[in-house]
Amino acid sequence: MTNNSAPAKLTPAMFHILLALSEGARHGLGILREVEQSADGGVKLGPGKLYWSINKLVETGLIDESHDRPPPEDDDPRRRYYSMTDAGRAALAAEAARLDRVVQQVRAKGILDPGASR
Amino acid sequence: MTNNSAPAKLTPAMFHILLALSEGARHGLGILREVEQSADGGVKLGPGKLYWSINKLVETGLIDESHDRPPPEDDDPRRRYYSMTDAGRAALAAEAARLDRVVQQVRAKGILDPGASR
DNA sequence: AGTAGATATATCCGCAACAGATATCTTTTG
DNA sequence: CAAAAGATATCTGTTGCGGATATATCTACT
Repeated sequence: MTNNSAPAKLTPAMFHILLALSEGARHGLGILREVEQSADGGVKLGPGKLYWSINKLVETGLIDESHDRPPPEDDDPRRRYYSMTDAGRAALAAEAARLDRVVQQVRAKGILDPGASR
Repeated sequence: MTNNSAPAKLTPAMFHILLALSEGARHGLGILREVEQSADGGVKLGPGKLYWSINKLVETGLIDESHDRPPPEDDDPRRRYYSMTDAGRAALAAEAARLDRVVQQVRAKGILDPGASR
């Protein structure tokens, strides 16, 4: 049983992987590209960290391997697709909320320019 | 020369230490208490991480030891006070801005409840 | 068909960061 | 004075990172 009732502490890499999966299943290198864009330089994901993090996320039940695949003409059998579980979505939301509170603190101290919330 | 023209990558612990110093100089255990509150469970700072991080921050020029101390009646000569440098303030602001952008992304995907900005 | 290059997963290794225990010294308190 | 609390500092084992390398498969090209 991959049980984990505890809040499941996320590393920044794991956080961004979850975010990359938020709009549907992706395979390893697909996640890599997605994170590349969205992470804004904050995390640089190489193959090592990628597959290591994926394993951890599977072990803790935040993602799982998804067996519905794209239509055969643009599929590649080597790929392994992953998708976020409900627990994963909850963990992502919780961590984002925490980050948001932290950013509010910085803003409240006048350190962040107020216009930064595009 | 403690030069560091590069953006100075911050660990979460370092980020929170900088935040703790944003309203003035603090000594080691003072920072510890401050972070305890503000980090919202996101970082748990023990002595090891604390002094290790402080050293790194000094080495990279983001904080420095401050020699103006509280009035002698509530001072403790064992304490070492640190304060944020301009570079430190800049690094804090930059990282907070990045986190803010990330949070915006999560919010844009409807994962974070919209009311969560306080 | 045959080769070359791109795609994909996976592992290995050394270093950075974390987590907590312990050490040492000083100040405050009983 | 002795005991406890406060403060800095270090040491040890584990986890996470960063990048190099391995291996297999698919795609494109001539």
